[in-house]
Amino acid sequence: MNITSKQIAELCGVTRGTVDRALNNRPGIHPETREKIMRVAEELGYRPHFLAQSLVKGHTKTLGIVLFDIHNQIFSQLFHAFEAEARKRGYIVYLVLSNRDKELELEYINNLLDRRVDGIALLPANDNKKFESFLLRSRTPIVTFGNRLSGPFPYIWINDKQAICDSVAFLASQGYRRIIYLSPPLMRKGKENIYVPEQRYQGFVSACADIPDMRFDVIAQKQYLTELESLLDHNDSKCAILCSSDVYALEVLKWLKARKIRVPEQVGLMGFDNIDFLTYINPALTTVDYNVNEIGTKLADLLIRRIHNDEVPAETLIDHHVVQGESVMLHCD
Amino acid sequence: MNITSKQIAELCGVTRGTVDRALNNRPGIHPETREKIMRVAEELGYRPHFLAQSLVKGHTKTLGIVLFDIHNQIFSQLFHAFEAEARKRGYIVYLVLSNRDKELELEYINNLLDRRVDGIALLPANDNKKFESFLLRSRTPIVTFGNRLSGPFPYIWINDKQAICDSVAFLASQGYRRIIYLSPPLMRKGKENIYVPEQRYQGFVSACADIPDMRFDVIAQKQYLTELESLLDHNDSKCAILCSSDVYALEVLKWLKARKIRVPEQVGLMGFDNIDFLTYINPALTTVDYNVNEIGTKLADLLIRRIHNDEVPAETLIDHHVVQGESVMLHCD
DNA sequence: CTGTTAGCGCCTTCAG
DNA sequence: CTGAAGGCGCTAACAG
Repeated sequence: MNITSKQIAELCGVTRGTVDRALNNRPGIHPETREKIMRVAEELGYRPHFLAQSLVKGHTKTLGIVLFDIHNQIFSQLFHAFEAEARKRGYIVYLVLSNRDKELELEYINNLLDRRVDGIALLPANDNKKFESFLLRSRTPIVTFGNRLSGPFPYIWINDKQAICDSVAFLASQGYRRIIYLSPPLMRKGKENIYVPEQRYQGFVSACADIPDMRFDVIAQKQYLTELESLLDHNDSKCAILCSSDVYALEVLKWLKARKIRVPEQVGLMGFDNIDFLTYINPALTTVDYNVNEIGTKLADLLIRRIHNDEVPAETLIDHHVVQGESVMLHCD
Repeated sequence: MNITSKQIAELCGVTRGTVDRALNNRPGIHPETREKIMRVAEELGYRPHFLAQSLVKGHTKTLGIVLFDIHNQIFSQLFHAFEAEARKRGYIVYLVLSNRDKELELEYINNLLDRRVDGIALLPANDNKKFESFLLRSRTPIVTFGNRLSGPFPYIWINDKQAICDSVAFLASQGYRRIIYLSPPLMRKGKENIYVPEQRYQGFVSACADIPDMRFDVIAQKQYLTELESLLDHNDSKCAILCSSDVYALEVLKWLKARKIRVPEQVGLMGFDNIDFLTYINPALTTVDYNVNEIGTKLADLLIRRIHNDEVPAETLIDHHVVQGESVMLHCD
């Protein structure tokens, strides 16, 4: 059904070797034969069989990217940038969603490996040694992001610890003296890879400890709103809720609104990620911004450079900064 | 570097044919030899070479999906469902983003075809005959969604025309007597495939025409807020802005808020799609809901069935209904 | 400058 | 029950 180089060879009265020389314009072929072959190939709409090519060349010009899901907009933004960069460099990408399922993640990575992807961009849910040595044994270039492994896998993200420290410092500078840190992913401690949540948590605790009269709590469970209810003092305007990502902050904001608790008058609120959708939210959420497009682009770049056996830094950290919205206020006293 | 069936054959002192019989448990092999081969394969962590397999079997267990982009949440939701269903059925998917660029779309489809994907789920930006015959000639199963082609390509989406009719009817039932329909994609008429925007537009015009004293306008340009500014009468509470998708409605809402024009007191507002994020928006947007997860799942199902040469309906339309939020109000007079 | 040969890794028919 | 041989479509090294 599909035209092959063999057929072109027959039509041109030459052999496949010659056809190959013409098609991949390699030296050692008479200009005229080349012309003829090219013309015939063109007319017949010849397209090389990618799989056959890959089989012999040993590469597929394919990247795999493993994400938890794509509901959190930060990841769809990241993917968009990743995909665009990959395309510019001649790669097409498999997007697989692990749904934070460790088994599924493993299954998917195996599948990608079977398909001989040239490299994998991985947001890991697994974290044990067995997993890491499995990845290493695959001898396939891997770059991680958004969660770290302990082994020698390049990593790109932001300095999460510092970012939360900055957030706490910012809240303190506005006069807040109590912070409730809300990070449900922490509940998965010991079960899944929660490197980034842990980093943020550590940043939070250490930053708070450095501020003399700062009181703080941590919510790390699925029923976070229930716990928030019991923790929140409606009459302490110097209390702020700091969320480990915008999606939680949005849930909290919705919950607060339903309870007619005013932000920032009665309680301060901060998110993390500065996803595009925040632009439609009132009051404007104070959050931590970083250039996720840059992460996506560099992620692809790092991976492709690793594929080409270029040296890449073990760690690439993108800048971040607190963007002030209307969900926190300055306390003058 | 990677263990092959040939090596297993040598180690077991048999030939590749026999190894194949064991591995793909086919008949005609002595139980003991099978046992042995399986054990060795297991120990060596043998994994068949997917490309080689595909090359000879003629299928890749791979699907391609072409989207404009993934910023509109409706498409990330759709992808999630599509990916999940594909995985359950043993397929992995290439996600490519055309950015509504017709050239790029073509390039991508060619690329997917070169890679011998078993089928393509397509949200087409192109629409001319040449494009369609190109797709047909590829002899690759294709299912379209979110925009239609004229040829015999199965299509799944909703009844857009009816959905907008329902929206207009709903607004009319609430007492609105002027509707500004905002659909920037219409400006691409004649340049790109705008089947769905066109359907909605037609639904809008015909529905309005059926209501005696209804006045209506249409905004179909990039600078839609500028035009809205000139069209909007701040003192006509019976005027509603009907947007062709939630993302525009959100932009409009933001713009109205900045101008201190109250919704729904001074103007009504409706969106379309009911993306998940709306849950965080105030006032709650009135919009058209449909089960996009179902579309994603069925899209994969249809495509896979077409791949298996099963008959599939030329058109699959998912239910929709208007969900009332707080962005429109009832006019009693 | 061109043809021949071998091979990528797997599957499948045909003998034995 | 097993081996031998040919082929999927393309590349590459070696002769001529």
